[in-house]
Amino acid sequence: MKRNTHQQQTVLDVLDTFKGTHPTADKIYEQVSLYMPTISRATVYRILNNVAEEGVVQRVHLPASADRYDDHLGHHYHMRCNQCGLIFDVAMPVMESIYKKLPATSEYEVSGHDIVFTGLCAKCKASNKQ
Amino acid sequence: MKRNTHQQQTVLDVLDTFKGTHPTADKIYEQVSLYMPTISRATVYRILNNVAEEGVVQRVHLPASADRYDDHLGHHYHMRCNQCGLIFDVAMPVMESIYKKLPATSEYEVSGHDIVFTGLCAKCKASNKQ
DNA sequence: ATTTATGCAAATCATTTGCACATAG
DNA sequence: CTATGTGCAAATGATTTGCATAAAT
Repeated sequence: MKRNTHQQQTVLDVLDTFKGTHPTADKIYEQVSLYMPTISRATVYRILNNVAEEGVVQRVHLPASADRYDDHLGHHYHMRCNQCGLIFDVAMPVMESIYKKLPATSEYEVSGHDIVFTGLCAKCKASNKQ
Repeated sequence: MKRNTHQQQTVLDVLDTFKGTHPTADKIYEQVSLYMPTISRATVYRILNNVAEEGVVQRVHLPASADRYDDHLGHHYHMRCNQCGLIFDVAMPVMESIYKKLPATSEYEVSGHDIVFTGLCAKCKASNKQ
């Protein structure tokens, strides 16, 4: 059975402070190290894998960059700002019916999809207008 | 100005034999090496970057695996079979209007998106029924 | 002749893994 | 106790890069 270790608890606690910010494993590691200087990067990666496996957080793969961890578990997508690199949530209810819109003759079977939008976040779009 | 080297031509030729198969850079390198055993992996990667830059092929980022090169330049998406790993094209005309379906109040600006579907390819789906 | 391209090896970046040791239950 | 978790360092996989040399124009 799984054990309740000090490092696990610290990672969970730190994860909590990152709510909504889509941190990378390394960002989390950095922060955890402040509280627990002896923790190893491997342990943080392992714990993050575990909590993602358990469904506590969602691991988000981004094209051509490090994975992120997202505490928002609902059905949504992600967008990366081309200018500042911000990763943020995009609510896309229309996407929920995406499977139904696949050609009816499909012989294959879609069970999931990874989507990442790129463009400009609100801040960058606004700053460009000035 | 760009030069017309033997290695570039060989990569282009090999790329041609891979039409529709979404090869990784390494698969291409392997094949090219058969014709040109002294070519270096770095050169193949560099040439592929160049041709993708020029729009001759499309570089496709997949979540948690190596990039692919796709000679199909039209508007389409990709799907990976969970069972056999096959990467194949998915025509999704409905997706072309995806930007219009973003919330009208969006303050951000979408200029592109990366999407990869996962599930079962036709072959694997069929083989599961037996 | 000059400049771009190549080969090699090393570097990088994100992440995982083997293994001996620590520790939670 | 004893199995699971951790730390470390090394391994991995994909890709890029610095640099001296080769080759295309």
